[in-house]
Amino acid sequence: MENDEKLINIRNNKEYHCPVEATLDVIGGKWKPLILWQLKEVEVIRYNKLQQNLHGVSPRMLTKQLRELEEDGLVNRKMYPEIPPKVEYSLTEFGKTVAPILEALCDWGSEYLGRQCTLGQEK
Amino acid sequence: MENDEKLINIRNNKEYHCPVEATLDVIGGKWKPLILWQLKEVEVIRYNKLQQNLHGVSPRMLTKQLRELEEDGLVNRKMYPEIPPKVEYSLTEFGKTVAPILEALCDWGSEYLGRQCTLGQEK
DNA sequence: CGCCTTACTATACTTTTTGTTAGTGACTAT
DNA sequence: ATAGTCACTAACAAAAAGTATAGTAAGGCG
Repeated sequence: MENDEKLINIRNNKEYHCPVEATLDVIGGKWKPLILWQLKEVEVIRYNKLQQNLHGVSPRMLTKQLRELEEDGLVNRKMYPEIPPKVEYSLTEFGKTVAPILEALCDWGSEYLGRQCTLGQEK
Repeated sequence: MENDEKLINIRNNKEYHCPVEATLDVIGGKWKPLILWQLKEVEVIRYNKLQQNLHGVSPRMLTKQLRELEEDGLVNRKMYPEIPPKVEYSLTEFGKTVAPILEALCDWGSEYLGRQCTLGQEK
């Protein structure tokens, strides 16, 4: 690429060649957009509930993705010192900034691939 | 999920649980958003040039992703019966509908992860 | 006492995805 | 005759993702 300026992720100093690539490094992956979407919809959710809503992601994968999102500052993890344990996940303020991406993903999926479906806002 | 309606991809009859998932099935993957972004920027591009601009995707991956995008109706492949061969890729009208997603990815990357960079619009 | 609960972790394994390298066909330029 | 061009394929290797199952801590409940 002739015009190949550098793009630096200010949060971890990684280098990219274009902003799209940088974004994908943070919210790419099979489950992350789904997790973020879920958190955006329900605001606060517990681990087991989240797992159910992602129709059966394994605990191994879910934990891994959540940890990475936490590290990247998109997700809050709040644990209550109770028994049995209680842990709540939610978006950070920074995490909320990805909303436009999630909405674009949702809109396109609804409009071009099938028919609308409303997400489970239980209770 | 209590409210678990079905979403069907009208192009291949696959079933999903939410529109975001459906979208990811089409434009997810390590290289697809980058390919689509590139095509959106330059409109028409040849194979080798595309490979360079994606700074070193392997031919195997590039071909695979292009084929899938073609199958899903997002990308045109036009080959000229010349020697050496010449093949041009571009977005279909349907492919152009993903622009809002790509822009959202780009905007977020620019705004939250580093500083703007302009893509190589050579010549 | 023994079972239930939640949010995981650990281990082992299989499958899928991604990457590396070399090579091909057919013509053109040297 | 040899090297170069382009757009790929083929064969293989490595990495990531996914599956299955078991286990843990520590208190509540019957």
